[in-house]
Amino acid sequence: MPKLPFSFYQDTDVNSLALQLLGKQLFTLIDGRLTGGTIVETEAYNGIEDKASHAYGGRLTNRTSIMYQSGGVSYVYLCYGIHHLFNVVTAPEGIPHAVLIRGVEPAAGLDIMLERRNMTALKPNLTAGPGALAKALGIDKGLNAKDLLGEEIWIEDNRITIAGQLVAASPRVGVDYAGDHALLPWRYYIKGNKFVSKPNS
DNA sequence: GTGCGGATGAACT
DNA sequence: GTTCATCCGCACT
Repeated sequence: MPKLPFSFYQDTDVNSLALQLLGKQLFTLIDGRLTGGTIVETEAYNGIEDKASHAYGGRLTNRTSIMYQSGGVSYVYLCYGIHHLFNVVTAPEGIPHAVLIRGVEPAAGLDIMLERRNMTALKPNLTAGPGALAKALGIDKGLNAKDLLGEEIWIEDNRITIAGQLVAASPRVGVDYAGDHALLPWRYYIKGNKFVSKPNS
């Protein structure tokens, strides 16, 4: 399947892109080992206007600078000192929008993902949740700021569009610190999919 | 230089 | 439901 083109990532509507990323396929190729899966859960982070975003208020630091790049690159950071979280940077240069990938359904390299997670059998928690899927796919800070049209981490267009009635929207997870913005329904997931991290109905 | 707390997950009670 | 692992980005002194 072809990689999603640069143009895909330039949309300034980050919620639209978070929806469009559902059903697409995320892959990594690390040390010759291919792993990947279908994106089933995302969250939109709307740049400088979004209190839950690292770039809220136009904050520009060494860490967040990647968010201001043209869409189509990775933003990986360490959360709670333990978990790496993977985001897709979107929108043209200067607009720090990003989509957090929160769940994928395994599609390639299952044995490798099990090994990375110290698991022996496929269970939903292999790749349900942003920290879990990053570990399964071998994503860490070494994959920060990578071109998503490159050879280490990329997203393929499988020509599948998830019908609107199969998608649910809900408030984002773990962003209580964002006050009123914590209530915005900017988390999207495929209803009923086992690899969605939390409530799904 | 110091201190706080986080876009989580797993193991407990 | 609660606890805790475990790091560093970031704001402030």
